Amino acid sequence: MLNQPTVNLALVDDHKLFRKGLISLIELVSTKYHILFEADNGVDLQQKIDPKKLPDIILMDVNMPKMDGFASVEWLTEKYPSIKVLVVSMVEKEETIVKMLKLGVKGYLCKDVEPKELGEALEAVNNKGYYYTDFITGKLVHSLQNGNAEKQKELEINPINNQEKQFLELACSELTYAEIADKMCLSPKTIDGYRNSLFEKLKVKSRVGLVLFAIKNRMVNWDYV
Amino acid sequence: MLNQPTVNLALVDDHKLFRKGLISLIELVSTKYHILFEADNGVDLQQKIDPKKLPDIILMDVNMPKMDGFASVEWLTEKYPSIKVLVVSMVEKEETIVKMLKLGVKGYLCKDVEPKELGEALEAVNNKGYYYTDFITGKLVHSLQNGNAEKQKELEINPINNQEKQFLELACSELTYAEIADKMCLSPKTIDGYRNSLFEKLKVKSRVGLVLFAIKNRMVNWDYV
DNA sequence: AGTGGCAACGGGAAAAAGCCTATTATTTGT
DNA sequence: ACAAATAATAGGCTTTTTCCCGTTGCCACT
Repeated sequence: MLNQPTVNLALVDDHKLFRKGLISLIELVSTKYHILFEADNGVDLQQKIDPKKLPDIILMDVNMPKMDGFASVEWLTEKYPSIKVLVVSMVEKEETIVKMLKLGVKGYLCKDVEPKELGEALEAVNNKGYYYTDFITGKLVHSLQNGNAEKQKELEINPINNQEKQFLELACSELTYAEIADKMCLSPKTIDGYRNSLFEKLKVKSRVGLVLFAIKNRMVNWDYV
Repeated sequence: MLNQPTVNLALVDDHKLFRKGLISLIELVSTKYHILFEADNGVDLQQKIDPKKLPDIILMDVNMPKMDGFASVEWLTEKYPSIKVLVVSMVEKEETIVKMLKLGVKGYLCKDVEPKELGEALEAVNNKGYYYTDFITGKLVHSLQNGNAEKQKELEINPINNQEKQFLELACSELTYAEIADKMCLSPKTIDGYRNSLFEKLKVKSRVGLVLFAIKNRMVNWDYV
């Protein structure tokens, strides 16, 4: 029997039951994988990661409290670019997938794939360095064709600032703009300005548009979950 | 060694990877559990359930496409009241838990519990018929104290009808009421009426309130996932 | 035939949202 | 120190939303 090298993994997902299940499945797939550590979210990951013993591959969720998948991957590529990230998420939205790919993840799996595919993905990422299925390529191509790139570009040039962010959160409530102005200790006219600039940046036409954007991008933290 | 009786389980969850992981964990906990079948959602459950060989316990997710946990449990208690339902969900919202308990589920687990607790819950539901942790009782008591019961009662007396539902969906967009009226081939004044009656029923004060309600209650089907 | 409920519609008005075009501080770069 | 950029603010105006009250036509019940 060949003595194959161990592949060190880390899991970042806020649901322990899912993590444990995943580990159990990975153990069934092959004995060469070793789970270095698990983390609940990005902050937890930052605390648990050991520079002297880095994982080869990180299985990463997208939606997590405190620090989500996007921020975590951004931090990882900045700090430990050698680590390969494989996203395992329930989100199948094109926007999310494209965003993650742009951040440089090595693969994207949906939580409804067969355990077998998880094994193949790990294998591929480990050997080839990436695992991109037709599913992902399809989403990517579609995204390019339908160019939602403009909104993204607009946001890259003109990112929403903290004030606007705070306003956006308050806009996702039944408060009137006057009341929001009050809460933020600003003139209603300033709020007017925030609204208009956000309309521009987010390419929306109404307050409902703001709310929908905020929710789609998980910028509201009502106990969603 | 005692020959313990087999406990038949069924799993209803839209994420195959989670299901498989769960099965793997259950097998580790005890050999007495046997997985009769898995289903992706309520509709799938209705197709796969066999009246001649019913499961003892069903592990049920809440948010699923086509037919969610609420509808599934409702259908189950109507059709097969003897089956005990144990909810396993990532949702920790009081509203959801209370709603599920009202529907008569035998237990509610969050997806971030230890695998050990899953075993205990299965054990408890199987033997005692229920598994209610302090976490759940706490939510329940809090709900009673803060009486969100009124909105619920209002909705039970005055359920939202199909027209209002359709309007509500359209209201979750950047269309103006005039445009919605157009789409629904009705006078703007009728739309006015729908809005007002929904304001009343849902206890909201603005269009944003409508949107938030619709989203919280998963009444919008933008590719959420 | 009369009564009551109800969904669809209309008039009218106040409040809020949305849209311009400026003006005034406050930073910021050089 | 000075020009440029940016944040906060204002005036004034249109459109949309929100609200209150009244009317009409339809259906069911007795």
